[in-house]
Amino acid sequence: MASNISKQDRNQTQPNDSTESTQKINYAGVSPAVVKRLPRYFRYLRELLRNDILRISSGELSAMMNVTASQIRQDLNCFGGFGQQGYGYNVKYLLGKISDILGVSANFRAIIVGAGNLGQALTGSTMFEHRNIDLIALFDVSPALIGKTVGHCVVQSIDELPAFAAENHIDIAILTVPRDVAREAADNIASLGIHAIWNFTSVELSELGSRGVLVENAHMGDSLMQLMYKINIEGEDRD
Amino acid sequence: MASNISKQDRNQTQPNDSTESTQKINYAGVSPAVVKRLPRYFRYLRELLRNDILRISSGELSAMMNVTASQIRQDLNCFGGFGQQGYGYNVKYLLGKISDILGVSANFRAIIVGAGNLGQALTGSTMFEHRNIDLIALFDVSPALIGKTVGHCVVQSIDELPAFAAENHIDIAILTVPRDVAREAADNIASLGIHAIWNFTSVELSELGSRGVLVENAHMGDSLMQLMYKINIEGEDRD
DNA sequence: TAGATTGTTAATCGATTAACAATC
DNA sequence: TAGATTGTTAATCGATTAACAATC
Repeated sequence: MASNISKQDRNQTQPNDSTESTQKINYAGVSPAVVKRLPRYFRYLRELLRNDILRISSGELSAMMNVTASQIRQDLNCFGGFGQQGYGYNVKYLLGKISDILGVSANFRAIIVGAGNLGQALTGSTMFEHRNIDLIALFDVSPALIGKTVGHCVVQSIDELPAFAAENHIDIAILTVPRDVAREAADNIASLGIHAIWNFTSVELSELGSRGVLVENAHMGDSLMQLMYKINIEGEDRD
Repeated sequence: MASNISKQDRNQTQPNDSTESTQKINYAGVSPAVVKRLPRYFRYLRELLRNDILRISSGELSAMMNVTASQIRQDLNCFGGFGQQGYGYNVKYLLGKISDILGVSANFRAIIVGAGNLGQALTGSTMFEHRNIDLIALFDVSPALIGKTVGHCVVQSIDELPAFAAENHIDIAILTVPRDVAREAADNIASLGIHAIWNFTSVELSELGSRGVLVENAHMGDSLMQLMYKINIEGEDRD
């Protein structure tokens, strides 16, 4: 039927769909530099879709993101051929692929350990729903917080965590406790068989790697210091 | 007098103190890769000092930090010779130097724009005093928040910001508003002559660079996604 | 078909590591 | 002085960019 397929529609037939399913990707072989850029692609593609832009070329995206078109094509090709020669990339399709790669489709379940200011602030953020993460519980030691409703969870006593972990699969523990109890809390989390910690404390937890726990540090202070450095050198640098 | 100077004391005489003051460092020439690692040195050195360790060699530090000793020496040497052959580095002195480089000694003054959950949580954090940053005011639009005491500040109406900025020097504006008002708020901040924004929104503000505003993104979601990626590939990767 | 833009290889660039002479 | 460890140069490695043939 449809003989004059417009470029806008052409992309409904997805590129390389035949080879994709057969060709296994070596994710571990993807360079850390590439992985670090993926969330940024995710953000930009989501923004494009918000603005109803359905198609984009590496050249256009490169102008938006201030990176080279070459890098974009190279990066995406680590995971498969998501584009189409002469056409570019279908935004919706590409966003879907990147979402898959980043585990957005995996429907992870997370808990927050430490329901203080930061824990509560995170609970209120849209970050988790945007990434298909279910925030299923909050834990704290403070009697003043236990029982309090935060978002659509009720803060539970940390003593209930072992039983809770036994009954519920937890993919990610978000660690937002004070630094002096951070290591102890992290140890407990690891003992319960939770395999990933998103660490907001300034305590180094990388040693948990040997126990099979993935640790990702939020280290907001490091980001702040990068900014401080830039402010600082503006004055000092005179060449 | 003191003829048998112990190694512990020897470092009181600081290395290269003569050349240091004369030799100008080209901060802009320091590679971004090095700059990104500085906050991590800051953290480790602070921790060493906490544990009363006054002296460290690049070899020891390398074992702690899981980087090569070569990289540590190379990184530090971008800013000057902070060590002493045959001895290593004086922790206190080195921490001081890195603090200077990172602007910890510059006594920056910051405000928070957006006194919601995240803004309030940040106010409560020790991050700022640890870095000698004075948090001098919080602003918000919400009548429910204006007048509320958070930390040792009272939330002010955003309408008062222009007058406040005219009377007080502000080094950093911390942007913790909802995404739909982020660009507008950032524009206002820039118009007031504030030269640095620490951006917690997912909105891209890099275009403010052309107006002389330094923007550093906290992008917590990107950190979360790195973790999600790692969890995700653990299952998928079979080579 | 002609035009556009990808996927991919080869060339360049920058960052990391190794090695060692300088020196405390 | 001998031992240790830095500062620094040279070698290696990895990441980015340029170029272009493949192809939609």
